[in-house]
Amino acid sequence: MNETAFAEPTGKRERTKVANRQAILVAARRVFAQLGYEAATVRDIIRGTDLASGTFYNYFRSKEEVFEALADDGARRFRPILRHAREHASSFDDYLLSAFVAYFRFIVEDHQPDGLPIDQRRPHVRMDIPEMMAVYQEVRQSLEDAIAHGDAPRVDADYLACACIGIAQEVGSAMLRRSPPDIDAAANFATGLILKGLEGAPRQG
Amino acid sequence: MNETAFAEPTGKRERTKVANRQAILVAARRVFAQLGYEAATVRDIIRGTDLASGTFYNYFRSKEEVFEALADDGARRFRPILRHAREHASSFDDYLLSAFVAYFRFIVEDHQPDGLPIDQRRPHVRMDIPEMMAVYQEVRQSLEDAIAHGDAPRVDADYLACACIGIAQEVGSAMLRRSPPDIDAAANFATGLILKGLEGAPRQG
DNA sequence: GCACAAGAATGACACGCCGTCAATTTCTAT
DNA sequence: ATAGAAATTGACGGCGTGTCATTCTTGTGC
Repeated sequence: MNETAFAEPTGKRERTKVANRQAILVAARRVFAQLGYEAATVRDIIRGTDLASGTFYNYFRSKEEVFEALADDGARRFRPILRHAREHASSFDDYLLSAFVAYFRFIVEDHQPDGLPIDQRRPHVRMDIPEMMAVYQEVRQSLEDAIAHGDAPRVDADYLACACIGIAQEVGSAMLRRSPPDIDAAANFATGLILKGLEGAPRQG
Repeated sequence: MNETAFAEPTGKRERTKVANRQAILVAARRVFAQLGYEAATVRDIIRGTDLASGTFYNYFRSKEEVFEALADDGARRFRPILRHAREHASSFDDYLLSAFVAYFRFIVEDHQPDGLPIDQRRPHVRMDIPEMMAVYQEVRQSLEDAIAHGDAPRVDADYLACACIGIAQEVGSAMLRRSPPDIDAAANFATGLILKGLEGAPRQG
């Protein structure tokens, strides 16, 4: 019966479930972009699909949860990029630069007309989203590794990771306010600030 | 009639208006701290006073607006501290350090049991609040002055201000998660990062 | 003192959104 | 073909919001 031993799109049941969930996510993304998070209602979202209001709650518990799912998807797309940057970087400097470039590219994409509302009401980085937490952990791990290998000085890795994220958020936000946004300039600024900031601090042998 | 030529608390009318507004703000602060912003309702707030539900709307247009008024008050308290730091600093380094210390002290105070809910759902710095915007402008102005006087290298003052704010937010947040929060350690970390980050960049004559 | 106008407080009410649930439809397996 | 499981539907109860006609309070002119 199972044609493909471990594939997922089996019966019609499963297929429509996947399709419906996707439809809700797509509609939600558009509605959030148009109305903003606060003003958007669950009904607005479901009206963008051919489903009934009650059906929404078969897929998500609340408006909050769809938003998190969208943000989660974002973080999930971003993580492999970050990992790739780490594994292919020729140096710590190189890693930092490509990580910042990756993040800034990412938020520029998500800032498109159909993207999530990146405004002052919703912070870019939401540490309460599991996937986002994972991104933070990954950054922190990279920094700890760099410190252990002597590529970076021995500073508080937790604070440093937070500082990187803070810089990424705020400088990224400022970059988006400029037109056109210059990703390389912003990334160079951020990387330079951190790298110089670490110079002179004591290192591991 | 006016004993004090230019004082404000004149008739009973005016006095109760001021008192009611204050009562609402006090109750709101407590309710927000207890329930969090999302869960709190206007009714919860008004129940903390001896006023009727409709009266709330004589003073604020919405829950959002009371919150902003509270945050605004916070920023208004913070600004003179920042200015004092700038005017009394012996050097740029000194200014940065005292500014970070002031900010971290500030959020530690506001994180008390009856303080505003500082969590992941509400960013610390809300750039859409006029007073907060003023704080940002002030930071930026200080940095521009420092650059013009040759105390800081010639970098993008806007990005640098954003980076400072981002670092303050995220490192501050991380500091609050530790117990006990070490304000000086966090401030030293932040200051060191920025100062070293600026070393070596070209300066104004 | 008194009456009257302006201003503020009150709380009942209409509205809109949320999340649930019994009834119904759609799918799957035998 | 049919029974049973799973998903969908939309009407409904509950709740929070913001308004508004009414009532109460304050300030003013006589």
